[in-house]
Amino acid sequence: MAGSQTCRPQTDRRQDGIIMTTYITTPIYYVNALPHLGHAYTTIVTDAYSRFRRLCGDDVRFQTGTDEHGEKIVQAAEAEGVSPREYVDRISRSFREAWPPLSVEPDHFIRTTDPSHIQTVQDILQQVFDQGDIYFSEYSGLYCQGCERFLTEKELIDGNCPDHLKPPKEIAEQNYFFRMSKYQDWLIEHIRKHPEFITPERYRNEVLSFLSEPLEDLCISRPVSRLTWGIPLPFDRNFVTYVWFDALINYLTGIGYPDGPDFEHYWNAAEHVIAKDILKPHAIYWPTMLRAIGVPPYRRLHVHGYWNVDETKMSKSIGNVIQPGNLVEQYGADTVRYFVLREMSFGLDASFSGNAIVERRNSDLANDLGNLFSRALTMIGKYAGNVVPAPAKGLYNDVDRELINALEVMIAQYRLNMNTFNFHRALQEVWRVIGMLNRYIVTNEPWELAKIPDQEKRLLTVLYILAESLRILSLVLRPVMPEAAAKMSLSLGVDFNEATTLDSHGKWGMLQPGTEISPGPQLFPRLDKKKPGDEKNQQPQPGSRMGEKQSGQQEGLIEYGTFQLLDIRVAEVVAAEKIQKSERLLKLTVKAPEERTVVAGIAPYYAPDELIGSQVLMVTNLKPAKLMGVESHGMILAAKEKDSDGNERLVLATVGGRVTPGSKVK
RNA sequence: GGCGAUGUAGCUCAGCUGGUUAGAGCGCACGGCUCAUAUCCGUGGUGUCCGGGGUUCAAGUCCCUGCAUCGCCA
Repeated sequence: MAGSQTCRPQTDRRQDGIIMTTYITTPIYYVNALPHLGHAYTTIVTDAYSRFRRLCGDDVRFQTGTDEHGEKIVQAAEAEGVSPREYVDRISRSFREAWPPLSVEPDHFIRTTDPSHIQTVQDILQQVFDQGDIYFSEYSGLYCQGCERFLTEKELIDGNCPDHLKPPKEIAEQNYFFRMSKYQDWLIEHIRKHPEFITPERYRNEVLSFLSEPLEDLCISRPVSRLTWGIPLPFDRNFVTYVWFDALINYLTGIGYPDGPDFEHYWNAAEHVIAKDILKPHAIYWPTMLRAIGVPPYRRLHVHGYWNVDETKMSKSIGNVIQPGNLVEQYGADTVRYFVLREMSFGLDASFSGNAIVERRNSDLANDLGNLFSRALTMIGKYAGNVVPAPAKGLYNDVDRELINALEVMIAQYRLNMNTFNFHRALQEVWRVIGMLNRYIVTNEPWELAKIPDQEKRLLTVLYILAESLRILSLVLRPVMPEAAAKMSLSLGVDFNEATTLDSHGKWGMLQPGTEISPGPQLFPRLDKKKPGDEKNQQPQPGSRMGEKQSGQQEGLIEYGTFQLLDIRVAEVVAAEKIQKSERLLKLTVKAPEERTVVAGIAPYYAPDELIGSQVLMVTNLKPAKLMGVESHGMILAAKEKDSDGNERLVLATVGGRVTPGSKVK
């Protein structure tokens, strides 16, 4: 079990009669790309948690927004031929508009270009500067003019910038630094004393291990000669603020820091949700910044992992980038929310695929929950005239009591797990009860009871128990699947609203006999699985930056004659096997049109069996080379993609339709 | 290179401080029911618990070592 050690009830915050408060945030998303699955996950988690806290009776403030300054934004805007302002307005809007279709309802959407944010950032910088925690110093490093940024040694390949293939220049630059090191000991102590400060524990350990080494001070500026799209430093107009002092402070400005009426009220209850890539800024920079400002640290930081997209199953139906809008269109908001919350152990990585989401939808939502709901309501219709029947007093037997007890246990476990971000466990608990209810129906056979006149009381009792159990299910499912839960309670004639809480409505026996039931349409119709060959839905990617890259590339052009040197042909795979000692390599036998053997480094992305019969593009006039002992006569072409999370994958290049093997590509 | 995490049924994963025949869900096979969304219920099989060594009366669970994957750091 998630158990008593990690799950601590909110006794530290709760005092009888006092309304608890929750302030929960997503990161502000950088507007250099459109929203994708990773953004959607963070935001869904945050929304589900905020709904859960509301269900607990909390006064909740949920904030998300966009991060809009920096060099990359200027570049992106230039590439589109618009001003940075126009550019960020557009992308920010696409974030803001991405959430409502997912039933995500933030209370506030903040933008770092908001005037009030800019003002407060400057006030804070001035304060920290005045107290001596910001100083001017020289910084030297390897600067790539193509990238317009400093590179680390690690990034270099053979001493060159990996993107521009030129050596970076060693340059020195003067900048302002935040005296972060000054607060290192305090931070270590704070993390040690507050086990919940950074969760899950693995990330807390990671931070502590990082802090065991001396902390460097944080560079917080960029000279205006290099960057103008930023917040000017109030004490030196030759510089603008560099990312973190601008971005992190959104958590304060969004609730009216320093003297807004609600600031302290919410800040004392602050919790942040982030993906692991921005752990360090949130776990180290941010608390030390707050310390310097004189604001107490946030309460909890919740760190989640990445979604690995299962290419082989996914790419064909949806395309490369998984856009929240597409997901909602295909599966509906409830299913997407349920899937991501159920499938990922919070903190760990998980994999996403179209098949997985359809399987969850069909087995968990359609078969288990939807069908349970449908069969129960139908029976109440048939045997009780569409009205919640009255249970016979004293007629609860052992099976009934076991079920009711299980529901109570479920609510407690659900609370504990939702509160500690163990959403998948919370949902497991709920589905254990759903399984019990399906068994309960089979055990009691209401359709048999209905045939025996003197069993009517028992029949009505069984039906009442079902209806009341469903009412409780619809209550606990509200944070996860708002639409479906609302439909459920509506069908049961129950009026849940903003004032409804787990305490007020999560008790057995509150469903009033006599309430009219109105079975609606199916909650979750079953979905068909995508067939492997279904490539019709492939659509151009609106977020693609392909165009920019091409137009920007002046150098490195080749003559047509050079291109002609390549002999690219369509090859049909007739056999494929893994090369034993290698993780990456597959040995393929292809027809082009003569048979030949090629070795391709695609084993992580394609199973040998699925390749047989497929047509790929191959460079046929490459010098043979031996790889892991196998001689390769040609090279298979594939697209190499790196998503914003840094995951790489290969997708085989192919032709649009069936072609005679050996056809030349030109 | 340093530190850490992970490696358990076809798939996704549970297995706390070592203790009888190693678990769940999905998938698969067979059987049952008919209230229900071709749904539900029951039964069933498979696992060298990554490899090797060790500690112990006893190890998936502890120690050492190797391999693989991932993360953080340099």
